[in-house]
Amino acid sequence: MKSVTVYDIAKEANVSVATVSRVLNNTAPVKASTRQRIQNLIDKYQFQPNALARSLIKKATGMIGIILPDITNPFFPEVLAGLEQEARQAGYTFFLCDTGSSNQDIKDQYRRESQYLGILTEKQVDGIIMIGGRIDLHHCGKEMAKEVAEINKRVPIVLINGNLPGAAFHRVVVDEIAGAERVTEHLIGLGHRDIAFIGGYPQMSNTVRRLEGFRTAMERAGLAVREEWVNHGGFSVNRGKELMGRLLDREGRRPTAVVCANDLVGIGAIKAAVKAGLEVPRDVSVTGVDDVPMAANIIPELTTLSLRCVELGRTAARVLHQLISKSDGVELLTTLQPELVVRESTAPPAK
Amino acid sequence: MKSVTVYDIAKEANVSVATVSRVLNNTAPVKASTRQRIQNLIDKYQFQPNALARSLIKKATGMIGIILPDITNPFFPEVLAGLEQEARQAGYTFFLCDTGSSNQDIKDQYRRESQYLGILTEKQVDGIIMIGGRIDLHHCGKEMAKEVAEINKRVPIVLINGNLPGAAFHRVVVDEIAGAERVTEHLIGLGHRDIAFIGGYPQMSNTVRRLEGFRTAMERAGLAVREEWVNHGGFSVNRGKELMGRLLDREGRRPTAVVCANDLVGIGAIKAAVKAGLEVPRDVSVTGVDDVPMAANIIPELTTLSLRCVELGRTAARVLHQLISKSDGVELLTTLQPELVVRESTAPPAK
DNA sequence: GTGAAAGCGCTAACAG
DNA sequence: CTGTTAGCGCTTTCAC
Repeated sequence: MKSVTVYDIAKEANVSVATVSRVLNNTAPVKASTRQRIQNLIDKYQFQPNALARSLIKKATGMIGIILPDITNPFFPEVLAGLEQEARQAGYTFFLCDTGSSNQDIKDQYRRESQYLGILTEKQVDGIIMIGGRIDLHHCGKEMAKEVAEINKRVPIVLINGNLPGAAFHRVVVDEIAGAERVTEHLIGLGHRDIAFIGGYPQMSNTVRRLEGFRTAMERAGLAVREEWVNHGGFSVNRGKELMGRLLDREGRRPTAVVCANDLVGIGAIKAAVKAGLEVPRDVSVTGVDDVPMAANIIPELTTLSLRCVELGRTAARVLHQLISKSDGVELLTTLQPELVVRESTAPPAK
Repeated sequence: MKSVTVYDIAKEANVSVATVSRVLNNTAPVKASTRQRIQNLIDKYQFQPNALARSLIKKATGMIGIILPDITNPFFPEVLAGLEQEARQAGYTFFLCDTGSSNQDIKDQYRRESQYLGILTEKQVDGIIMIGGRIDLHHCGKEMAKEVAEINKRVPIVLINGNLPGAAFHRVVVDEIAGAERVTEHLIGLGHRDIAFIGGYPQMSNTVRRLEGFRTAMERAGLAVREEWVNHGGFSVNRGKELMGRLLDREGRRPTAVVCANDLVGIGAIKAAVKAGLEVPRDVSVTGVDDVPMAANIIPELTTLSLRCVELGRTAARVLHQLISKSDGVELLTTLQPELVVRESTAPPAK
């Protein structure tokens, strides 16, 4: 089972390993006949150079690591697809590091992020992309932030839609504040005045941004935000159901439109509304954020803010690639504009 | 920017690199005071041993590669989550190789599979998991199969829910034939006699198996399969819409129930039915296969065959781990039983 | 307990 | 054009 090496090839071809290396890498001219002889041997043994040895010398592995909280959340596969598309043609391979937020203690998640950060650097990845997890914290602990900053000195890191205090990181973000404004304005434009906001976590910066955009738009239109209509609790379909259910159970006036922190919550909200005997959008309008594929598949199709996930991934990959290849003038911050996608879940309020 | 090595640590600690290595790996007793001195230096410099160099010697990398066709299809993240959970605690890291079937020529996909297979072996992964792509072909070309067999001699491969001719591979599969029978029987038990089957590709083995189970159950119940009600075309929501639309547009009798090749097609079918003014399940029952999260979120919630994706992933990881650690007696074939999940999209036919 | 030295498989000067 | 020779950073005998 001993695998063949450049030495085996060299010996059988009656050349030195250097020459074999030369044909392998096209790094210097080799006589056609010699090259052919070597190539034949390579084919014969299906020889594949050991990338470990190669990387050990070259100090580049062509591997990049991506740390994300939950591959099961459809948002992440979308940006992953973008990353992959872009990175593949640049010759990178991906380490997928899922910190499995969905089924565990939050503390474990951060612990696992640290762990992966360590593994990735040991494995000498050329770069790291982080999305979700600690970088989404509105107030990330100094320790956790510093750890990342420290690693960033040795290997380039790009943060997607997040940030960390205490140091400057390369980041690719979507302007969610402006996006949330647009969503809210769409609703206001439709004639809604009683608008609720549900989902997300107050300690997460994405939630803070989305809520800020919501408030700004409401204020600009001279509408009051009813604080009892602003409820957080998570980003899942189930949380959406609960939050919407609670909104509907309340005494007194009901909102005619609900801005949800993301699509999953939006979907949950629709389910809850339907279960309560309401019709969307006739009785209540619902919006999401992300524009995951599911958003277009739900009935009614969800009006949402497209975070342009795929584009986000591609951009991050591009920035990271620049960093790795030490191009200069790489922007610290790259901002993408989200896009309002109007579908079927929003309409003017009844009467 | 030069990174610190065992030599740097050794020099500063006044010991040899061997001793440093010993404390790093706990591979031999080291005097407590010496160990402490070294450990302090390690902490001081945040020294991390270079995994490339280590793997070069150890001939094990702790990396496993997973080749899949489209991370964007919710089925795959689910099994990935299972893989990850199981593999993480065994100390593996994942290479994610998405061959991007969703937006390209099928030929390109297979080419990319080959490419990734090559990259993974060069990078000396300890094992490879394949799911989707060529291993789902009902009749896979000899060349493409042989390529995988060849690699399998050098590094262990586990196929999930697929197979390849010409050699014996370690596989983890779900009994889809029995599963499709169960789904069909559920419908028949509800009183349906006019049942259609839509979705999938006739050249893919999963489609063949699901259709076979469908036919078996129909036959056993003495029901005829109307061939004009068996239509293939893909696994996406859009194909489901189209196929269902075509079924509904047909002259004459309409099916009262539709067995879909997977959940996405099922969701598309529901959309088409609703668009055509029908109500599900009152006017037509719809079933899926996979049990992706979305299946439970659609309205009405989709009755489906759970392929137990997460469990599938875990099992595959376990088998691969056994293979890597050269346990003997590893079963060539591991079969999981799928599970019928009855939700809201099926009901007795309207009189 | 600890050190010296020989590699793991490859690339990259440096000579010729 | 091609061969020789150092390493890349680490682990691992084999001595002491």
